[in-house]
Amino acid sequence: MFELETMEYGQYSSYSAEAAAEEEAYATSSTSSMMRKKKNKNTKRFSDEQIKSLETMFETETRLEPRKKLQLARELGLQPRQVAIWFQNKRARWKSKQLEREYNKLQNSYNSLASRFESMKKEKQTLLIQLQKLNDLIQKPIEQSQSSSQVKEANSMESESENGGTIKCEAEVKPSTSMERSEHVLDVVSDDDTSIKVEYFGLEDEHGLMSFAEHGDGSLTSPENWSGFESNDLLGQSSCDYQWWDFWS
DNA sequence: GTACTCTGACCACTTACGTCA
DNA sequence: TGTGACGTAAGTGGTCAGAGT
Repeated sequence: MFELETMEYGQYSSYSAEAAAEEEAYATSSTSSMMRKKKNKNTKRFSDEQIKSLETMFETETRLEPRKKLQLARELGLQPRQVAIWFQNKRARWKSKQLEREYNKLQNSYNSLASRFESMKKEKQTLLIQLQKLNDLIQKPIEQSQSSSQVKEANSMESESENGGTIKCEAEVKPSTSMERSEHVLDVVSDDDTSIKVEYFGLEDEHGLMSFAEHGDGSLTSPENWSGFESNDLLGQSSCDYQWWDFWS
């Protein structure tokens, strides 16, 4: 607004000589006692009526045309210069209030964002804990299956050596997929773990959760391993409409 | 057409004073 | 009654745009 107004600096220059002369003449005939030296400012506040008129005029235009300034000065019994100064001060006050309003607005929006950020942080923490629990649950059966398959392997090796055969072990010939391995793992879970299977493993492995969790070194809690993981899909619900990564951009 | 000066309006900052709790 | 905070009229210095030379 004020940037545009700066462009208008010289727009009333055609009035200037006339207005200045009129202003000068008017100044000598009116309240010249108000214009004193700097050290002895005999400042007098304008009356409520004067302020009201000035305010009304300011509402319609923040910059006064010279003719209107003279007219208003006459009406209010003030010097044109006083009217000009009043408008000048008024613009400054208005601008500073405007800045204050904008500052408050920005502060409010910052506060709201900050609180959203905090709640998302908490949600993230909760999800991490849940994920860690899942990881632990998955790790236990894997360890158990590994120990049992080692026993089987040992047995088959023994029989192979006995037969002098060249048959390779199954794992070597056909690497199992993560899903297959998961099913294999599920073969050895206890009855108690079956309920866990329904609750947790009932989810399809579309999102790579099983293979993701297979690392079993706790590294899934590090941010770089989160790229292919969507918390919404894992839990099937989310309390927020926005995406968590919005906060990291 | 260009460079310079003058003038008036404006703004940001400051000062001085009146008012009020 | 004295005083400090606050609001505001007015002063100051710098910038800009338009007019005249």
